[in-house]
Amino acid sequence: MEKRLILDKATRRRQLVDAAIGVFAAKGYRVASITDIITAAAVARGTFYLHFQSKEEAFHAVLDRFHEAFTAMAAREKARRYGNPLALQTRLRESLIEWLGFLLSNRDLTKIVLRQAAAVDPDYDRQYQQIVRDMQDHSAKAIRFLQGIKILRADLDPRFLNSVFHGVTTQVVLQAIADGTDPDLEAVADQWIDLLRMGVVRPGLPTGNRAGRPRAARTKP
Amino acid sequence: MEKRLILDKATRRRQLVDAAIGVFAAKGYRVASITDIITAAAVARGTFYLHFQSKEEAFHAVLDRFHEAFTAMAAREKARRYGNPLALQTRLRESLIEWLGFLLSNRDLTKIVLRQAAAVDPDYDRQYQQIVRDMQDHSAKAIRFLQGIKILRADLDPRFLNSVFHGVTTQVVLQAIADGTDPDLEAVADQWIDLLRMGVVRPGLPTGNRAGRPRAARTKP
Amino acid sequence: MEKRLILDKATRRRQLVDAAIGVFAAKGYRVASITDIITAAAVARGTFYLHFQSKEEAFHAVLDRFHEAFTAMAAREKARRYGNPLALQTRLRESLIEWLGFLLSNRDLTKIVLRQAAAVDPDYDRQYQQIVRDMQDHSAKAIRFLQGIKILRADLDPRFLNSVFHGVTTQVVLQAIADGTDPDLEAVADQWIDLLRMGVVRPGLPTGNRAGRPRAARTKP
Amino acid sequence: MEKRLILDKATRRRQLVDAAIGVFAAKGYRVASITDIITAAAVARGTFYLHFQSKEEAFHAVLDRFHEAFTAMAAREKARRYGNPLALQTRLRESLIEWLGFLLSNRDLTKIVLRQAAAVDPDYDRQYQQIVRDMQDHSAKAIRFLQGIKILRADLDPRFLNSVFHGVTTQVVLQAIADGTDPDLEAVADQWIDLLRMGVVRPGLPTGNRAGRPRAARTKP
DNA sequence: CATGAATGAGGCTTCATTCAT
DNA sequence: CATGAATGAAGCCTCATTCAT
Repeated sequence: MEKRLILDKATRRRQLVDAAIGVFAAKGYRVASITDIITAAAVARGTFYLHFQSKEEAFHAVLDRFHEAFTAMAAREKARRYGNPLALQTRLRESLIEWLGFLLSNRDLTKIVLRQAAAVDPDYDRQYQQIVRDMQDHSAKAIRFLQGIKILRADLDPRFLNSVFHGVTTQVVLQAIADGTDPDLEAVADQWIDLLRMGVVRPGLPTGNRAGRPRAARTKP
Repeated sequence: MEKRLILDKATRRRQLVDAAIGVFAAKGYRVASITDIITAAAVARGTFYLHFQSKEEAFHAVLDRFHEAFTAMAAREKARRYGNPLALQTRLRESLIEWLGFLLSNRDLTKIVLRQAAAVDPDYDRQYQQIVRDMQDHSAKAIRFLQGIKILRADLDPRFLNSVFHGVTTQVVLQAIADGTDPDLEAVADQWIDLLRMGVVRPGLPTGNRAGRPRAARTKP
Repeated sequence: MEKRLILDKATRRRQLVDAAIGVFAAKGYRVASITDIITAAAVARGTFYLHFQSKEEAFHAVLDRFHEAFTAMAAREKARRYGNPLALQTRLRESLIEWLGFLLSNRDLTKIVLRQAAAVDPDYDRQYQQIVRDMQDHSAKAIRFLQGIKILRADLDPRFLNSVFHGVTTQVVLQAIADGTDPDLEAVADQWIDLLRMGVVRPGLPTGNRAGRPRAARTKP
Repeated sequence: MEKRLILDKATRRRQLVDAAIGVFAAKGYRVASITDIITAAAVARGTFYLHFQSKEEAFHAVLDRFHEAFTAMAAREKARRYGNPLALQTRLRESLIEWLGFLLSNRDLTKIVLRQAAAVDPDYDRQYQQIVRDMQDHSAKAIRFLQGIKILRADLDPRFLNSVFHGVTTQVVLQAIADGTDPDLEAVADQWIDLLRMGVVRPGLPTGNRAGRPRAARTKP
């Protein structure tokens, strides 16, 4: 290896982050080695350390990449929300599609963010936790809003609803990524909205003993 | 050090697996070291290799532990299902509680199974994938059954429903584990069933443009 | 290399420290590599880290070795001083011989201690500085004592005298070590005492302008 | 960075050597990095290699700097010695002051020369050894001269006397450098000469058993 | 069975040196 | 001349695994 291609700092760094995204997604933070990354980037060992002080810093750069994209998407969505006075349902549908589409068009990043929880420092990676929190806030905010304007029933625990939104999104996306398939986002969004509007039980069924007056889910620490 | 306490093979092995569960849950497979495990088990280094051929085999023993408990629970549930002719809704409620309770009373194991996906061999851990598949089958079977007897609407993609079940369960449980809280399972189950029966949208709202006739979510690989 | 000789911890450690002394003396702390040490000790890489947490800790173990020997010698000397009421001059002579002999029979250690000043952490190696201070205190104490009992002239700056003692010792020893020679300690001691008693100038010489009433050497920081 | 200031070769080189002196004195040869030097010189990495073929060559340039200054001083002193027919004692006093003053007004260089012994190539740095030899010759020559004209007692081993001169100088200077103090050179010189003339023992003391007839210090290799 | 000293492959990082611009 | 991105050998350290006791 003796070709000495010189790039400006930003370009090289982007190239290295790209390589790192692929490697971290494929092997996970701990298994991925610097050797993997520089091989993927076709770059010498020292070059890596010209741009990152450590493997961990490279991981953070990857998370940054996700965070930027995520923020950009959130901003786009917000802009649309105010500019476009559509029916709420349509708006929600678009949000779902946007969100799923975002995660699915950044599969490697999504894999890293959704599955590398314990990866870096087992018990405290500020930036990582921040990202996860951001993602959960994203839906939490929507839920509060929808409950505020009486769209969502008020007798449901918002934390439970949040688990529903976050859990289903995560599951749908990870499933698609694991299978390597490319789901029809519109169909998924429709089914989801349908679920939210009407439940999944065939209407007209006789009810069991007691239900429909659920208490809010309490938590005893 | 001369605490040459001699136990029969099975007991020692159990002790080691117990220690490994704690360590793998706390640190993750890659970060956990043999030293961590033998320290937790208060056992000499060599003793570990008397019971497992490698670190990976110890991990598999941990997964086995989960699998056994899971199978036992599934069997118990099946037995109850046939012996106890309750209203369906009650049955479902009990299943949910049972399932959540199972995961939450084995927090360390659950953490390992739900978060160590890429941990061992990044791209092929037969046993691990088997467990995840088993868990998904568990709900998939229930879904097929409920659709078969016309309890669940037939116009919903079973795979989507499966993502809903699996995603929500996972999320609820991981959230509780992360927070270190102990949710009220009955309340959660009630809310969940309520969601399944009626959706989360406040009834009587005017509909947006079009919905309610969702096509099944197709997947183009 | 496949011979697996098992020794008890203390023995192996001693062997490693011995190897380290040779290597550090020959190459200096920075140039010496772990590979050098384990090669000299005929031991595997991991074995080194079974006994020292780092290269620096091994260096400290080497300094400890010097410090122990030094302390032992100082104690021996003190004991003899009180038990043996010899003429002062004889006592001083013995001390010089003892001290030089000590340094010269631990050549590698002496080389390390006298020449690795900036070696470890350029600006602050507590233990290292402690040893150097100890050595200087050793002569400082003797000087104060001798001035106290009016053996040494009181019009000389004790710090200057200390520089004389320490500087000459260091120089004599390092010279011998550098040359690889083995000086006649008794002769050196005799010359030294002679110098202290009578100076080095041929007696009966006419004096220059002014001298003999030196002020104490002042220091302005 | 576009500060492409162009200097003539000699100026740039001087600037680099200046920077190197500071860095080598502060950190020692091994710990000092090219980065340290070019940072201190505010120069690009490549520029360094425009003037030196390697780090070692830069070190040699530093030693050269010392050697030049040293030679110049020696020449000055020699000139004065012949031109100025002072009493011997006064001459010696001036020499001492000159020599100490030289070392103390080039503290960084002195530190490098007196403490970087094993620094470069552990077992053979021709130029380094040359400098040390030069410095010792400086005093050796004086001693031979003084013994030749019967100023110094002839029954003292010249090598021992040399160790005395060199050791005390070194010690006084290094002490001052380490403390960061600025000793009164005249006072030091006076004390020193006093020591040489009369010893340090209070006159009129009864002698111990035997002394005063020292044999020359022999060396058995 | 149990112990823990010993092993060495492999991972992360530094830094002197080169060379395209 | 000057610059600074690029290179890769080499150093420190970790840890899964082995084996003499």
